[in-house]
Amino acid sequence: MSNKDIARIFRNVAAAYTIRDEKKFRFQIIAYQKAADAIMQLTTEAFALYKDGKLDTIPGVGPTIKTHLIELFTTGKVKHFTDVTKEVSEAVFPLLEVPGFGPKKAYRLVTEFKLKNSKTVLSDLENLAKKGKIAPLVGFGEKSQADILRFLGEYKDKKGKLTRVVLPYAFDAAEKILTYLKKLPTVTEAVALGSLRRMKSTIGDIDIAVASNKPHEAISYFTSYPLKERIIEKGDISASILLIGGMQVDLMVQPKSAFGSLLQHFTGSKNHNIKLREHALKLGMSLSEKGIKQQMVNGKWQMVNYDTEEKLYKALGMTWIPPEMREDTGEVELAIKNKLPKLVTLSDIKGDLHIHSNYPIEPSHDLGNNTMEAMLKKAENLGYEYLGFSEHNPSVSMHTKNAIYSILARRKDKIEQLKSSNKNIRVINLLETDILANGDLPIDDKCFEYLDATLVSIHSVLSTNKEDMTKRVLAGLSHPKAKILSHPTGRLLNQRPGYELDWEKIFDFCLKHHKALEINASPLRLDLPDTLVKDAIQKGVKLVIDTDSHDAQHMDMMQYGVSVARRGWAKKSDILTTLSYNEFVTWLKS
DNA sequence: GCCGTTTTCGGCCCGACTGTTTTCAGTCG
Repeated sequence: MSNKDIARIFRNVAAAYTIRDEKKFRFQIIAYQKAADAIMQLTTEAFALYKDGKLDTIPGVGPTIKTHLIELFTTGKVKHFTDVTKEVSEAVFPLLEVPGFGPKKAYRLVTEFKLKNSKTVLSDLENLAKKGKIAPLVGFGEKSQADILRFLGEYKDKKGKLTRVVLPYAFDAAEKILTYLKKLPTVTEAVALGSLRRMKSTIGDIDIAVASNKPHEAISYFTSYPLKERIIEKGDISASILLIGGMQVDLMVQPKSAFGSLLQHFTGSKNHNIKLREHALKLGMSLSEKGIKQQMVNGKWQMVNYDTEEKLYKALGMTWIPPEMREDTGEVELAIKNKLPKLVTLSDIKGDLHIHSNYPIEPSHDLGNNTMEAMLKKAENLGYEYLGFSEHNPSVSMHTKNAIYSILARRKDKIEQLKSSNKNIRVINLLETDILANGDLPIDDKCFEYLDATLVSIHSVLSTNKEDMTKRVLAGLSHPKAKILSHPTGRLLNQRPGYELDWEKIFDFCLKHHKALEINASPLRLDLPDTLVKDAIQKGVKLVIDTDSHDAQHMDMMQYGVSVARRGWAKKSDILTTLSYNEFVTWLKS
């Protein structure tokens, strides 16, 4: 029973409550949805928390849901959930995944046509719509029948928010639209917000805020965007389009005087906004994207506008919160107390330790594209104080031991020469060494004499179970020269989830033996994930941020790694590559 | 059903848009 399975069960329970009596069960519905969100955000399996007796550490899980979870883990089902959902055909639930369908519409159609089969319900409904059977129903019509056909079609094609893209792709799409929007003279500001501004690892849609005193003009112009496939909706102050390629773009307009409110609202997250609005209520105010409604001395309500976010947060009695923190994981409470951490920034970074040059090391994996000199030049341009070369270790199957010694010796000479010829930047002699399936490193102790230290990482036999993988990683990290665990979860965004590790054990080991975890800044990895960054630094584990560059251009990706650190609330002091060269090298030898 | 810098009881975000409606329900974020 995975966290995803549990979250789905909770969402289905919420939907069943909605169908039965939305008003009566209003707060149960919210409770189950919140619990589902929280479980999806966990960095450990809920089942592991159950075994450790720590279920009540999950936010949104109180005594009742905890009891249900225990029943779920011990018996595989929950009587209460069966009771709640028993009058709802199981054919309802797959429809809830389709945008445009909520519990009411799904239930109405499934009941009307007596659909029973959850495996065929999507195609069953599609056929009914094609035959014109939906339009005659009370409350439906030709238009909604056509909408249903389109919803189902786009769901099959995974268009809109169903496909999440990595950050650079979303930034590129957003930049094009922003450039287009700024050509309209009455648009005084156009900014990309939402999960893009919060720098989430993947992006489901692009949210854009526009400042203009002529909202109709901005909306018409936006909905005429040449790269759109179709207009999803178009109203007085907001609109959505679907781009060719499948991404959805939402746009909202406010006058410049209320732009701060709009920035805040559209940046989200949803749960952060709810927390702010609940806080506003306690202060006798009502917060929305238009401003704050406040009760005046004469008893009348008045809308107060905010042109900047800083003023808005101040009006709510708190300090401005960096977008990366706005996930309702405690940031609002800290902002009220003026105790937000000072997050690490890109300009704090003094070096990059995971660089693959094209030096002919005859590696087990891929080489980089550029010379060591070119990579150093780039590092200098970025203003770094030091750069660590960490090509993959020489392939063991293709070389004798002596051949490997001589490759590493030659490489050391090369790096020594670079060290003496480069006055503006310090060079560190590293390697990215595989951790083999049995936990051994593929190269022997003599090899490490040619290195300052090494990164270690997993590249093979990824389907190992959590316990064995943890042992394997710890075995690899235990070599005195192994200082950094690179791309620790092995995930590839949108491709594979990564292997499971016992993070408590990994964190403890890192603390005790002076090892660091890498935040790999490659936008396809972003690994360590933000949620684990937060856990790690809470434990006091040190991190480094590396780009894993195979090309000089990749070194610009550092910003994505920094954003992951910021999403994990990392301060400058949590990141070792903010240290000066001398301080860092001292740690490397610790 | 959860939760606490007014509370262990009494709260629980707010507004936009669409389609099918003559005033609103459903969905979305």
